[in-house]
Amino acid sequence: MEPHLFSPSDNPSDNVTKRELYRVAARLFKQKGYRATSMQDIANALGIQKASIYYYIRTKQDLLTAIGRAAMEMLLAEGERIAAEPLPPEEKLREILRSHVRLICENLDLFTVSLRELTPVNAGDHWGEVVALRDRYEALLRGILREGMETGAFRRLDEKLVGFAFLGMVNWIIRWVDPAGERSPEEIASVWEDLFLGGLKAEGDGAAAPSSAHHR
Amino acid sequence: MEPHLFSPSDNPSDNVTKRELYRVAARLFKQKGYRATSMQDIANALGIQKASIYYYIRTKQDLLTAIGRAAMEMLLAEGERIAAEPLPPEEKLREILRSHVRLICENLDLFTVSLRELTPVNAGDHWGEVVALRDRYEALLRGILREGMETGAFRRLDEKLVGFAFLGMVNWIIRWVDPAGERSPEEIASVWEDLFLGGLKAEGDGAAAPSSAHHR
DNA sequence: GTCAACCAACCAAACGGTAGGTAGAATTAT
DNA sequence: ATAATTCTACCTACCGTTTGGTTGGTTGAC
Repeated sequence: MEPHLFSPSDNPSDNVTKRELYRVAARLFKQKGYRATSMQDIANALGIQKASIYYYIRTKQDLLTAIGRAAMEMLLAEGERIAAEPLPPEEKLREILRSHVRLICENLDLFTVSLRELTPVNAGDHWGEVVALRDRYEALLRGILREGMETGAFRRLDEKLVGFAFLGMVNWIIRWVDPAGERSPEEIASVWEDLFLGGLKAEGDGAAAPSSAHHR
Repeated sequence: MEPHLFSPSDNPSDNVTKRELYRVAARLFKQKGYRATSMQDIANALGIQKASIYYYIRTKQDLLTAIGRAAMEMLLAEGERIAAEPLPPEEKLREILRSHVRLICENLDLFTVSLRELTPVNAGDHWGEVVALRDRYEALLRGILREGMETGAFRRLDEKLVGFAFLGMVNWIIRWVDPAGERSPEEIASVWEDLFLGGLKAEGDGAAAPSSAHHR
């Protein structure tokens, strides 16, 4: 596997400018949109010539999809870690919610680009890989929902629709969150735990208020 | 007020081609994105010359924002109608949920463009109006949530965060719904009523009251 | 003979990408 | 030790194409 492009790597051979390129591109793609951002814009922001960018990447599309893939892989790595833990489904869901919210808030440019700009047209040939990653995450989420419904922890509702509600609620963050705002990822996740897990929890299962801290 | 661009008008003076133009533009903007859709593409789809489009509109931006405004105004009209009805907050919320889901499903192109392509950069000078409409709808929704929390029908949770969860869940439809799919707007809304209103409902308000009911 | 509805031809600007080159550090050959 | 070579990290200059938008008409119905 390649060294990750968005976390500072210890590998000295992996260039600083390249990581800067991806960071700056993500910021501009978020601000202006993928199509409206020219390679010249990116070059200007980096203080280099446009042609120099092509020393690091092959095409503009590759730049976009690399950014998108990075976001998806973060999500998936956390998701798979949590799914593998020996926890009851409601705790897994809670953890997924927390990690998803936190990842978006802490990598806002990355996720905004990934969710808004990474469309079939913009991704071109790479769209297949993108969809594959997304599908793995959705399957993982639905697996937890199904588990909860089978063990009786959750009410029996349409898995897909509940999953989409979850993803919509969480991914919508990019539309309103203020990176300098007072709401921390923890606060956001905490309210939504009450709301979402509350709505999902089977009625009369003992614990009334799904606020926080109980058995694990 | 102008005759509405997306519902067949009885006004014979308002041209068919103009409505076709908006319909086709919305479809193409959804498929390829605003920037990637050229005026030539639209002209080709209409079977007329590119220059003829400029008989109906002034700029490409105007075309986009007119589409976006139409979507927002639908939402707002329904919202204001419901908010004015003499209903308890949970019924108002249920109605808003139903109408929002239905409007999106029945005007998928319109709402997809409005939610994905109508960005500050793309809308340019018109962005202000767009934001104003959006804010009115959000205020309306939060008003209902606040009302419910004050009357004790809903649990006391952060209004804004609950509102964003609602909007995220619902608006995310454009990302997964299949217009020819088997899930009707009614089915979707019905599951989400259970989920969302279930999570929001104050505990021990009659239905399936657990004995240990307490709240914070 | 007016006017709504359309058209062909054009334009300046901007676009992604390429060709071909260079300074200097690092590596290898002698 | 030094000369020859290769490699990294850029650069200037340019190309073909596409873009939103304009100009100056034409056509057919009333």
